[in-house]
Amino acid sequence: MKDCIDCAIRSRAVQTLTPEEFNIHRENCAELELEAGESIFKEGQLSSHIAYLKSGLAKIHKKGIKGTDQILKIVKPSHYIGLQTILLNKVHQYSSSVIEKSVVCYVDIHSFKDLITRNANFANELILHMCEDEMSYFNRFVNVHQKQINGRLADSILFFFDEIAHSNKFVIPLSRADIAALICSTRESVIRSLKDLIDMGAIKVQGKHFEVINKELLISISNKG
DNA sequence: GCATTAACCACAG
DNA sequence: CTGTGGTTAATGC
Repeated sequence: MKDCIDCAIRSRAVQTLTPEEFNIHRENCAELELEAGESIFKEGQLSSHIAYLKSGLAKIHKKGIKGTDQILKIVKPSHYIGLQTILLNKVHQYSSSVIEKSVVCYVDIHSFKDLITRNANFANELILHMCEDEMSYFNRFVNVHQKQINGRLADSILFFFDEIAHSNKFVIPLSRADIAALICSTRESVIRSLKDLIDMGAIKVQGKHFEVINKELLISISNKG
């Protein structure tokens, strides 16, 4: 069993804990390695644990009316998933799955609550985390509703380029249908829009392998909407 | 009206 | 699952 003591990417919240509190925390953690496509938790399940993504990538998705899930956000490492359920609900209101091989830490919800009441700095960091989360949702909301599909797609490609990848070439581990679910569109429109961006000379695409050719162009497409 | 945009559908690889 | 083409509905000029 892995131990929190060895964890190289402790969250900022956990870094505020005293040794005694840290011991409480590490006794209520379990680290799991998940393969691409495996679920972290599912909408409708009891929320006994929250998740902390240590490595890999995850998506947060929620069932819609039409059967297909809507992707609410892509989660990067060193971020929590499911914090809302701590105080809000006993049942998960959305699902989360990893989209590439990932390492996830499950933290018992009761010990987490306990630490919030014990340590104000810990709580503070969690609030900060949730504020950042909410701002990202605000921005996405405006973008998705005001931009046309090329702008939305450019946005998402720039997200993976700026925040996930650290080179011009990178993999977006999502199917075309998943990209559509992320930018509120359809598989067909994503394919057409990708072709547009390729024809404009902004990107190159081979399957899930993307290469940014002209970042300025992508940004201008994103800004123009 | 006419053009643009994007969803829906069917079908092929 | 991915890509293509045709059709269709909504919206803007």
